[in-house]
Amino acid sequence: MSTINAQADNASRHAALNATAGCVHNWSQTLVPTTREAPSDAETPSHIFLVRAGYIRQVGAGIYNYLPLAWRSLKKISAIVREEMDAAGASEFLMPALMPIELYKDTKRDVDYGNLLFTLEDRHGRRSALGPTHEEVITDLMCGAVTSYKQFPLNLYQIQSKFRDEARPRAGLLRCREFIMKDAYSFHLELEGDAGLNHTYDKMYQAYTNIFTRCGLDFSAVEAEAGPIGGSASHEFMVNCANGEDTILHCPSSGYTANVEKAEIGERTWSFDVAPSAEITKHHTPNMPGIDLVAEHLGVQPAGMLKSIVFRRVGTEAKWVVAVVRGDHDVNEGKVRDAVGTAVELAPEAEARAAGFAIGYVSPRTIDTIKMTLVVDPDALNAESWATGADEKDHHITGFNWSRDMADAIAGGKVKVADIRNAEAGDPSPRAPGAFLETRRGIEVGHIFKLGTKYSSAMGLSVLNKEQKKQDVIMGCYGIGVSRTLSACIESAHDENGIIWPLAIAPYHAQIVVIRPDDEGVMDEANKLAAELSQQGFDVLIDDRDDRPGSKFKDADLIGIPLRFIISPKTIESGEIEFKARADEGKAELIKREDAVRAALAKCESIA
RNA sequence: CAGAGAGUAGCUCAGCUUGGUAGAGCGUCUGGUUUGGGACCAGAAGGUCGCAGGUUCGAAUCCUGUCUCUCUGACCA
Repeated sequence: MSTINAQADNASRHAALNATAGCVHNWSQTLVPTTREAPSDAETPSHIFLVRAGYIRQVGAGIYNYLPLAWRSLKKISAIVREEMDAAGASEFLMPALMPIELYKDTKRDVDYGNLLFTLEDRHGRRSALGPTHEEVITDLMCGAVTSYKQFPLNLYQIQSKFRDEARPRAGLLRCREFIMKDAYSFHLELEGDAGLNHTYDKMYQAYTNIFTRCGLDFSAVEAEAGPIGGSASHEFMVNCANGEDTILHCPSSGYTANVEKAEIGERTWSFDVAPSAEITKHHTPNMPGIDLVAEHLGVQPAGMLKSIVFRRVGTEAKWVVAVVRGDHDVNEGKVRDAVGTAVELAPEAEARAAGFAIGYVSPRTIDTIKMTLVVDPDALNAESWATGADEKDHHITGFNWSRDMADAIAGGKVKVADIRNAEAGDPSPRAPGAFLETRRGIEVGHIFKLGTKYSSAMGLSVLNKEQKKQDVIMGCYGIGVSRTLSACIESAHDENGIIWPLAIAPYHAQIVVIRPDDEGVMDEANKLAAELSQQGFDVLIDDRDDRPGSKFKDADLIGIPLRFIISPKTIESGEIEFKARADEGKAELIKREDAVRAALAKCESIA
């Protein structure tokens, strides 16, 4: 963990506190519109609490106001990101959010990104885009700004609002159309060595580990698919949380961790040579979309069926690919791509029908009538008898047997066996023989990629190297969803009463709940304590509202400030003060007034 | 994009079937009484019922169109 520039006399101060004096704010002078009820459409905890606790208000679908509390937390996350990025040798700068659409032409991302790209037209009829990421802008910038190999390596980053026209924004800040992101781009002429991509990639991996650790998050770094952004290697940083959107596979024995798109499956035994146990029988199965319905009708389990998915190779001649998996498994497009050696996409239904595929009723036997590549998952081979499509509308068959019914194709080497499905809990580990994969859920908050020369070659970013040869620049890119990190943190750290912030990214470190602020001396005492805490680097929120104690306690739980003091006429009378951590169960404890700051400092050590 | 649902007060919702000029709770404001886990009493403010057409003597309510938002799925650095 990197250190903050601490003053000499505060060398032991907790890293989550300010190095210099913290701020003191009064609740009555800021905007924290808490509500008793959440909007009815809020369903996930982070969405409910962000709204109820007065952090965000919705403006449109996937577009939110960040109110003062949220903005303070976002700034703290950003500050940690900046410190770690700077410490890792990256330089902050800022690109525009708005850019001419032409920038996306060379890389074809205006098409590849599709409707996800926000576009608009200005008064002159020019089309522009709101940046979803900035590979093109920075590559274009580098084309003109970097002239010599001696300027590499470079790593530049920005923190900025990003725009994606998500088909379905959801869950508050978790999936927005406008969101805050840190994106970094690195440039190299080689992979290895101190100046190479791999070195920077490793530094970013470490910086991300530092960032999410300092944010107080429970997270995993997982191997990931590069996706449409392209590139050769990538890792995702996922906040572990039970209701996360993404599935992670984990091998407890080897520590192998990958997301479901990437996760490999260990060795599985399989054979074509299984004696048939039944004749092929045709069944009429009309109006049964989905494996489950057909299986039920045929009286078999989904695991007793074969699922045949028709893909089309992207941009080549021999175009059809049929991927066969067991009925209860899901085909993994990336693995199919790797198995057949070219990019594939789900075949458009109309075209596949025109080519002779009985979509919805396709079986491996289609290979007898249509020229195609057949890829089969090992788990789709071993049974004596399978139920599958009849290659004819509204019909399925039972009794299919690979060795008997596909003998010619197998003998001709036309049946390729490969791991082409999503891994599941219980699958053999790819790294530790005898071990089995487990699943977890997570929310992606960071992603690092080795891009290679995808963008530089498409946009002509090249320089003369030492040997005076023109060379495409090798790139990496590194993203962090700043606003998503805020909500992911709440997803994993809350109780039924509200948010429980880690010290490092809480909007304030400490809150002083003032009971009877109108009573003589109580506010004075609160201000005095706030000043003392502030001197020690605490950011302090004083709840000075003239409200009943019950409401103030409820609101305090809701907004989730880590440390809480309670001052009332009673505590002043006895020379004491009440103190508790938000994460602690039960009531606050009474401590001596003069011990207040010391108690707060000590608590920082135990909770953060 | 497919399927489903919802737009009435700051928030949660009722009213719509069976048309007659709009309600409750919470919140807000005033006064009073209160003050340790979302108090109480009295009073007040606040809505051209998403928008546009249509039917009708009369539309929140019926019809048509349209916009917006949400959920499930597909999609997704």
